[in-house]
Amino acid sequence: MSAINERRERERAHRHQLIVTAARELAEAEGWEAVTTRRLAERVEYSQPVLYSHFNGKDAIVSAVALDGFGELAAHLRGARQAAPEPGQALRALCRAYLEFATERPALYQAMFVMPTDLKFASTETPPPLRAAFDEFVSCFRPDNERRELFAEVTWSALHGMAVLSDSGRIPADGQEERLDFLVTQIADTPNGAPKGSRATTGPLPA
Amino acid sequence: MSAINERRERERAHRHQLIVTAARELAEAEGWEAVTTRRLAERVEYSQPVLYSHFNGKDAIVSAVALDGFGELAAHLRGARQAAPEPGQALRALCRAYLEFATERPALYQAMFVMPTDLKFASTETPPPLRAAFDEFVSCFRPDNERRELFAEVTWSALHGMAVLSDSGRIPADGQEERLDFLVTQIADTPNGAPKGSRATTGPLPA
DNA sequence: ACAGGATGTCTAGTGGCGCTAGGATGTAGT
DNA sequence: ACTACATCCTAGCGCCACTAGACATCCTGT
Repeated sequence: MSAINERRERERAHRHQLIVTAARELAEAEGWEAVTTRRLAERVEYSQPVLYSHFNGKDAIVSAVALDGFGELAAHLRGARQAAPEPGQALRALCRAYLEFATERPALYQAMFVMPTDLKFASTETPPPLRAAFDEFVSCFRPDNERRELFAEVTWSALHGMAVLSDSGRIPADGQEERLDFLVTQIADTPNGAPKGSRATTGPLPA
Repeated sequence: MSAINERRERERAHRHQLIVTAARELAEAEGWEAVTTRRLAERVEYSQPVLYSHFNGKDAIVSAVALDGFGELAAHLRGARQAAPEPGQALRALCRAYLEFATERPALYQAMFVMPTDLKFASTETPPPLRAAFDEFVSCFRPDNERRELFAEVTWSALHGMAVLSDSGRIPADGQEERLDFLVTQIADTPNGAPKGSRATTGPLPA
């Protein structure tokens, strides 16, 4: 009984992941509008109702894909930050990596940031991968800066705006590099043009 | 013949606007997911095919609503800029007005910036109201700054990111004021912490 | 004045969507 | 062997965006 149920549990978990990756692949190949419960069911070779025995609805499937995406984004950002030549370049490397992620996996990015999901942001129920991704931004600012979370939010917002407006053709796609440069320069610089030595509480991590 | 056709043309234009405002009101009252061709047709007291004799499809209706929105946004931004106490405060006033617009008319904002539309951005076919709204941002930077369009794009992107992430609950809604303050401070300040007197080519319009 | 044609509008439908009820099928425990 | 249960599928619901073709209405030329 126990062993049998364990096997069932394993099979169930396996099928769960099968659905999630199928949805993701379909979305990345043809866009989310092509991801219908019918096509998804056909792709995993089950009927539609089994999808609903695993997820509450289509939104929940999108949320699961998004959660996977946050794990990958966090890893991608961490890699970029650690590969930065010096700590002072961490923010720039991170921002570049973020935009890279958004443009190379547009469907995944959409699931994470523009489609409606069940995921809880900025709360105690926030899933760890999501929090980890956000913390990568936070860690680009000095630990003694008590406004670093705010700084991270603004940086993230700006990057998101650039990513999404460029993806939908609302700003030209080919100016991203210059925009990125300008943004990082402005964010990294401490307010009110204080000299370099006095950026103790607000500036980015020093070299 | 001519007079009759003119009357028909007027009636047609009138009905066109009727559809657009009905769509907008419905969206603002119940969200865009409630705007279906059936409900819209019922609301304007015509059958569905009439909608299709005016617009190529639902996207075209959304685009028409968005276009209206750009006109209002441009006016709103211009008003805020002109009401700013001094030119140095124009950017801040503009940004605040932008976020105000986005939070107070979320459905309209969505039509303009997140839903797929037929509108052409940043091209020769860009509708004037759209261009006018963008130019409000551009005009916050010195005319002799040849990168002012780029600056405007980044500012706009950042505000858009803040608006949309806060609207979807991905960043806390109640930190907007502080984020706005930080963003404006960083954008207004010239790169590399140059002293105030030397911001000739990149900084905002001086007081 | 009136027939013929153009114009405009509606009824009724198509195929696809997310989602679900209820029955068939196979497995587990007594 | 038989009951009880879990699993899965067929079939269908009400909705969607969108369209074909019938019908009515109005304008025009004789």
